[in-house]
Amino acid sequence: MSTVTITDVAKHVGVSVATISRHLSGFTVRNEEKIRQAIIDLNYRPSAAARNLKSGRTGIIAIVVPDITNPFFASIVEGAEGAVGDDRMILLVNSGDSREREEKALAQLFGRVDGVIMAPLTEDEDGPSFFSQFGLPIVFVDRVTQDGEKFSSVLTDNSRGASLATEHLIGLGHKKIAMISGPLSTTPGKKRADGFRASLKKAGLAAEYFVESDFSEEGGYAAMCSLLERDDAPTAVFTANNLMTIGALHALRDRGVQVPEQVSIIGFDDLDFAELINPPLTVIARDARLQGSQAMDLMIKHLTNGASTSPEHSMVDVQLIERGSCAPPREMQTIAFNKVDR
Amino acid sequence: MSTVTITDVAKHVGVSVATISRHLSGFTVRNEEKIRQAIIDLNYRPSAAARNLKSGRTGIIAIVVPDITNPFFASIVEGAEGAVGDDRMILLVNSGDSREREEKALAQLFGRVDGVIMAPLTEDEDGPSFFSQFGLPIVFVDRVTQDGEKFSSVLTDNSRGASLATEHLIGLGHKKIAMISGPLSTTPGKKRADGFRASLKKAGLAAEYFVESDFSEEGGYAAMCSLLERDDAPTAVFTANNLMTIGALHALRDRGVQVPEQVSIIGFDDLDFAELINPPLTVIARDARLQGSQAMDLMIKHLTNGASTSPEHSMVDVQLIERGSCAPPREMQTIAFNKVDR
DNA sequence: AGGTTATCTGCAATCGTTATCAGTAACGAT
DNA sequence: ATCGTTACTGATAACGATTGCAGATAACCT
Repeated sequence: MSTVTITDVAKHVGVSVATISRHLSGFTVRNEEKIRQAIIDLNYRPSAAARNLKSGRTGIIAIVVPDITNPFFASIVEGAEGAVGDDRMILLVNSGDSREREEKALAQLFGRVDGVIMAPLTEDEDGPSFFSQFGLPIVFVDRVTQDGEKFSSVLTDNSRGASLATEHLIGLGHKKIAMISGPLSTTPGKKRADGFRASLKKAGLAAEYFVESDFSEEGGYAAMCSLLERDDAPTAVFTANNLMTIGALHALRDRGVQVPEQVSIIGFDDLDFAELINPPLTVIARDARLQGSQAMDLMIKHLTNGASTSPEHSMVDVQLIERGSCAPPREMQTIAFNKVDR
Repeated sequence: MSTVTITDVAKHVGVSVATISRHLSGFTVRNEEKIRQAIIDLNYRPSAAARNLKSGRTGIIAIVVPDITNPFFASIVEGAEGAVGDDRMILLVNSGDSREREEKALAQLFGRVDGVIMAPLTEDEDGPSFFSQFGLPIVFVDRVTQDGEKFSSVLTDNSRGASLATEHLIGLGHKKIAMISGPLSTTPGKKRADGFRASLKKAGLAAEYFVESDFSEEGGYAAMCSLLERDDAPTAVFTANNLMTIGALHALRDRGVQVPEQVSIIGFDDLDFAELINPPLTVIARDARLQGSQAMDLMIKHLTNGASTSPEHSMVDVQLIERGSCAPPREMQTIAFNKVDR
């Protein structure tokens, strides 16, 4: 079908291709009306490939996330979508959990996109050179950028979020506090674990119930099971991301464990349906959509202002949202019930 | 940085560009080792744009969905991701809810992608010509293709799914059954409403409680509220998609309505956390991931076999998953409780 | 009318790659 | 020595658009 080129249009109208091209770029030319009509008649559509080759730009921005079915990342993408504007599009890449795939994706992306928004799982072990080698503008989401790197980023204070969660549990009187952690090889995994450990230490508690898992629902399920099988099970759990929270809740449900009577649970990252769960889920929340749109804003700013632009870093807030999944530990509950008036 | 072209590599090695190109395409050439080294030394990466221009192919497949934060569509994307293979990538487009944006997206996509997998919201009112005009291979998800069109599709039997849900409620003894419907201007919206109406009619019931909404959580919330405000409120509700189900549940919770004691609810499309909700949610489910991967398989088949391939249609199953959100209506519950042995 | 702008035009080079074509060298068979 | 075959190579013309340049036309002024 449509293998109509600018040359065909030019011939049809009886002018040179240059004229058509100029018309397309918004200059005023003599036969405006005729050209417009010819374009419609022939169903001409400019070749994106040819334009890319000439201009060196594609109008496409890539977003690399570990897992699109994670509502958090879906919201990031949605936020970015909202900020991308009419003249650019989004290329989505699921990187899975491997640095290898991330690397491969970046290589494949080169030349196909003008920039990359990236929520990388793994910290940059190879130093600044790794990401720079592609010569692509990058905006990082949720990743600590190192000195010497020249990439913008939109950060969350992961360690503070973890501390908020941990301190909330400590404040309720828990001593046996578990964490179902993400992989420590990943930045968010590490930071959240750090925050957890720091808060426990500050309170004089040992990080005895620490299980490293993989940010997946299945992982959360297995980790929760292993915690429940202990002789001396924890009375509270902090799960390091939303999918593991769901998994842990499933495990608790399957074992018939009462939440929060027997075990309190608090998760990192909110869920749309957190209020619908029984009991409503207490979480550490941040505005994912905002993070996505800020990342896109930074990217567009960078692209329009040219490579000279210096990197910027923004930080989105984390906050504790108390619902109903955390309560004082069993032995303290009478005390607590005395405090509130019913 | 990297503005290294094949010419630079050729000069560096001392051969012609043709030789480098041949090496890149996998032919055996004389100075293999030298070339390999030069490519690394110069950090050469072939220009995707130039290749696109020459070959007319981009290695990119677009997926157009109405809303990526809808877990159903996220799963479609995930399924497609899994089936896309190493030599192609996915371009994601959020079409929102407007035909206009869909159209615009399709136009923008032309030339940038080799094909489009599309979960369109609106039926094709303009006849077969609309989608064909772009000359792009398209695979439809969840859309009835008309005679004369030559596009493959992966379908769900929406109307049967709606019937399953409705009949389940009827079977429990409900007479006052409501539906919170999607927009009737959309294919899935229409089909599900049809199924609902057909089943009611078959049972001799009038479709008295029918609210048209918009497939969003907010829409579901508002619709549920309007139903509850009626003098003669329904005893059961069928919500036409997962987001509206969540919204309706929020509304019920906010009004303090007991589920399923006062109102039964069944939703179209399953949710990861359906079991965690109180009560566990009864739903009509289908395998979204499978739908996504099948769509991608069809697309790849079409692309590799050439345009000659005749369109194929596959159908994925819908099934009722009973959990706990549906029960007999109030006045019948004693009877029901007598039937089961406790 | 002549001169000076202001506007518009076509030619041709260019972007980086691949396909075609004609050619060279090496080798064994005749 | 000649021929055919095999295995590689380089020059060059595409792919479809944009753009600098110089030339053409029209418009405007004195």
